[in-house]
Amino acid sequence: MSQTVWYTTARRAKGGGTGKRATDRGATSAIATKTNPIDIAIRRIASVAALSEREQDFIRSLPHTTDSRRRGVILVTEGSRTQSMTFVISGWACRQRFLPDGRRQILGFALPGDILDVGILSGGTASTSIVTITPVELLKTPIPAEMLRSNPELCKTDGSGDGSARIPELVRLDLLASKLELARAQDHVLRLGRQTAYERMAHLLLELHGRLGAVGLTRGPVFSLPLTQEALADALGLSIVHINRTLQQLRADRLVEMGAGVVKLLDADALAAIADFSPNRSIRMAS
Amino acid sequence: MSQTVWYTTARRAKGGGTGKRATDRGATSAIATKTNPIDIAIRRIASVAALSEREQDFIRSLPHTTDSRRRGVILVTEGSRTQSMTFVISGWACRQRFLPDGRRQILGFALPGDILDVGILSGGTASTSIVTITPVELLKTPIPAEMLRSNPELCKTDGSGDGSARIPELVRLDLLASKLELARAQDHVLRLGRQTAYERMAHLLLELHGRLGAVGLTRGPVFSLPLTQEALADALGLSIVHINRTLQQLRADRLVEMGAGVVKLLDADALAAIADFSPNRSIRMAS
DNA sequence: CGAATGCTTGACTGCGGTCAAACGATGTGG
DNA sequence: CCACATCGTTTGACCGCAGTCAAGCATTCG
Repeated sequence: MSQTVWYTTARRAKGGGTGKRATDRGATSAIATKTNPIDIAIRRIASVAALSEREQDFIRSLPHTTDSRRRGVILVTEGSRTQSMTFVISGWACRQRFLPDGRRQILGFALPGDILDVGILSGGTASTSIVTITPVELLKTPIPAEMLRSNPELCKTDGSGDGSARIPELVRLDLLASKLELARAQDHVLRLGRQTAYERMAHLLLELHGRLGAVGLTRGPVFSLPLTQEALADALGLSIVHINRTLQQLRADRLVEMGAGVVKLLDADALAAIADFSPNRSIRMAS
Repeated sequence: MSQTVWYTTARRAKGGGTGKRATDRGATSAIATKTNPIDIAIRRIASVAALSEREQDFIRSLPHTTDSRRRGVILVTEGSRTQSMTFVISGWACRQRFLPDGRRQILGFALPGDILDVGILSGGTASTSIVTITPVELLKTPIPAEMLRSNPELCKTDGSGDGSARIPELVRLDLLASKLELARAQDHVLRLGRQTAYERMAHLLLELHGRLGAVGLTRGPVFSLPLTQEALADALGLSIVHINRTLQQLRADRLVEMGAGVVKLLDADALAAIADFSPNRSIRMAS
């Protein structure tokens, strides 16, 4: 069940609708009742950086295809190259790496609205593998070499904004996503290096709540968390047993409620104080 | 002493030269005897990504000023904005963050050739503070908004390469640096999350050796390491005492020799096996 | 020369890991 | 529809890696 709660929510408009809704869907295009998938990416980015109308339109105008994957599937293999830029539309994935003896570290999570292959426009290879944690819907847009080759005009815009607007939209997007990913990785380093299990867990829950909230996937302090305790352990650098005990402690302290893949933050302020959490540290992009 | 070894080395050509050298310096420009400072940055980047002649020339042609700072000085404050892109020419600095109770985590090191304010072209603020560990020479080049505004042509190039060459050099540089920084942060997460003290230390020493080697600051397996055990502790998420014991263990195992701020890797292969180290994981940029 | 800084060592502690077993929920095939 | 296997969670007992506390050294520097 824990794996499907988010999914049910995400699909509600589609699978669980009333008869009336279904009729609506038939009458207009799917886009009318369901938001354009790419909007979730725009929303995510806009939550952190100022996107001009022009930029939003540009992103919407990108040619793209959607695609879905089961849970437990490898989306990206460390060291591989990609020819397209991929957004997560729904579902969870994680970046991870293994040590030769099997120890796993989850480096971060890819949530709806996130770009999977960050930094791709610089031309390199993937720095981590990415694996789905739940079923996932992806949006791919063919990109760098290809698009730019066929349309060199993409390299210049007449942006009249703050100069950075002159940077081609797609590149700016990649740059933004890279920076966000870096800031999150740095948060993660601090968590693992200098925080206790209790603090780490509080910090991670707040991060996920904030990120999901930015794309409308929370209901107040409640959000679904399709992670096993094993995944939490591998993310926070702890053992499963200790994760279990840490969660019990947080519950006992009346800071969170958890169950069936759903989390409720009972006292976000207290959690933030414990974890020294400040939302989107660093990333005040708008100028 | 440990703080000055690197410095002596870096300055050797300038301060410790013979009378004859001094004459040479007088006769030609400083650039003739001393490599152009910006070349170290080019060398660093080229060690990891293919840079065309055109790109290298572009970087060299950037207007720039040099600047030096003492050790223990703040170069960048978390949350601040910068109008210039800054390269480290010599010396060490570190990205760090504090918890309210004083615990410190070093998120990474900035070595000669590195870009300090990674991701700056995306327009945001600094995600960490940066502090000098030794005296440092910097090279600043006025940038994003400013340059692009005054010279929109920078946004298009006729690059005939792999498409990514069409991306304006400066932006590509920033993108590359961001990706490198991200890959290193991810390495760091794995270290802190799933490796033992012994493994972490081996991994860090190999990383630093590799990065210094890329800019010619090693002599075979030897390099100078101007870090106190306290700094190592804050980087690796350990206590000073444990750092000390871990180093002793590495010495006892005949894997490294250390002293007076100088490190010698006695068995890099064994260290790599212990730490699961692969140089520049992820970053095969050249196509 | 004393003061400061950094390194080293020993004794003790504790956070978090390991091992092991039991329990609940889910799911699959006969 | 139940038997059984699987997966994830929970709990208890014990252990060990790394932290803390404290003191003693070695260098450097004003």
